[in-house]
Amino acid sequence: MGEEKLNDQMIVRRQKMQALRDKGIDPFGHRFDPDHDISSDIHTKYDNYDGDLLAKEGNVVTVAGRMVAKRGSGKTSFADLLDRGGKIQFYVRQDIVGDDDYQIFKDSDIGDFWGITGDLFKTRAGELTIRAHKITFLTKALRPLPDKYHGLADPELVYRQRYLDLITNRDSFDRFITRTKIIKAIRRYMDNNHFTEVETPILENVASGAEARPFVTHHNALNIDMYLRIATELRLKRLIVGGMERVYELGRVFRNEGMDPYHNPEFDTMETYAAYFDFNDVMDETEGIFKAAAKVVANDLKINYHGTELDFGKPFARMHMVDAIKKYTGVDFWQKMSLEDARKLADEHGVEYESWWKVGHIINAFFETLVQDKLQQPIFIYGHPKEISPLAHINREDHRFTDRFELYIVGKEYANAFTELNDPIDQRQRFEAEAKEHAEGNDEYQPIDEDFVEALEYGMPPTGGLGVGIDRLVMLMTDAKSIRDVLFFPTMRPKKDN
RNA sequence: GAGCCGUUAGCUCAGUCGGUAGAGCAUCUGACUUUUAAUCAGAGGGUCGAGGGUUCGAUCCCCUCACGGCUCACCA
Repeated sequence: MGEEKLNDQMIVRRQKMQALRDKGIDPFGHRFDPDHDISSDIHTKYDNYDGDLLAKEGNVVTVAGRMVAKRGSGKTSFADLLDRGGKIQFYVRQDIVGDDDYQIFKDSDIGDFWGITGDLFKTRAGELTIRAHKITFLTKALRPLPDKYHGLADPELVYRQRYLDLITNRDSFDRFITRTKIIKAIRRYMDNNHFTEVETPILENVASGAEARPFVTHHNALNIDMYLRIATELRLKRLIVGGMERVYELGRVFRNEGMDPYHNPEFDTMETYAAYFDFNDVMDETEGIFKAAAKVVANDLKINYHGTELDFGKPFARMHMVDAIKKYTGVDFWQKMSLEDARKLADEHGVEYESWWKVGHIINAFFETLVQDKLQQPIFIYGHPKEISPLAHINREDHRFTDRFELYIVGKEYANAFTELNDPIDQRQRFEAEAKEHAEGNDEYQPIDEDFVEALEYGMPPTGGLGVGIDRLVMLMTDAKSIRDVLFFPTMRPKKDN
């Protein structure tokens, strides 16, 4: 930015700042002690009082916040003070605060911070209001706030200057508060189920555990390139080998891929691993997590997402992927079939496929293109083909499929889980098959993590694992249109001077 | 990465079939001792995203670029 160009309003505010200094008032003031609660507590306590009772009790409160609206009329003024609890109106009279302080108030701008002490009363319109006895100037705002009525609307400014969005758009402010509450509720659920929260490296030598391109960075002292993690999976499984039995990590991962309303290069996942669980146990666990998150927003666990009512109160449906395909398309992949058979079916149903795909890839494509969008209410789809599930345990009855599931809601995936593969020899073969796929054209593959295979060779107990996209879960629960609306500072191109 | 759309005052938006721009809020001056998108009277504020082209003349038409949004493709 550099030296800014001052517009008329910025010049006036700087002059007012100097005028305050000339009066011995620090325009960027000091500690203030709101001895009372925040505005929302005052509303909770006194909104139901009638005017007479308030007058009789003469309750005195002290609050601090940003003045976001000002309605002056001669020798009295009303204004709105914004703190983290919301807004509360205050009332300043020249005959109460005195000529000097009243003039300072008249000269103050929307955006300035004030400390207010006064008694509570109700206006004619019935609004709970603080009649100021003492006003304390706390901080000058040198720039004007966005339009008080429309708020900040330009999406670019909303994301780049989130602080302005938070000041003027209360829905946005509240959504971020809800985000934190949801994450706390999820942690509480995991803790109550005897999972240990852990932290594993973000800087990795091998970016594995998912199929995604990593961000590359450089460590100077070691003179090696390192990768930002794309998943926490293989680290957490090592902790299962180490005997921690139930672990989870909720944190940031990074994927060097495109951006759109559902993808940001950095985002939060929660992965959980529990020894001796199979994927059915993990379904129960997942259901508990989503119910706990929904409870934060709605006591009856009914969530409205873009006009669709989602009921998280009922038990979530559970359906095999092949059955789901059969239900929605009539195609039966339970039958033994060759690659040629599968390709023929794909051609008949307009499902596109790559030359290197096996039958399992085509089954998955059927699901993704013809079934997925139709799944509105929470449903677990399980039994993914082995070819697309390199870290999942093979199903005992049918070796074409794995003990894996994904949770689908409003046509989108919200969780991915499986009974973990703990056979190191099988694991190595699957890594090698992935590497071969890469050579054949799949450019997102998992590099062979030798150290992880070695860990498995020491023995990992049967384990159920789960991954949840936290941002998408928050979007769902807060009816957000874009992932950028649940991230304070979504990734943006740097703004160049033009 | 491709297609479509957007960028005008601090903010939210109009507008000019090509003749260098308006409103509301905000700001400034004045009035007003219960307002609440306060009201009333007056005033100031813009290299119309950047660069180039066509033209007597471009904020408007054309080209390039920057940033953003949406859709599609890939991914969670």
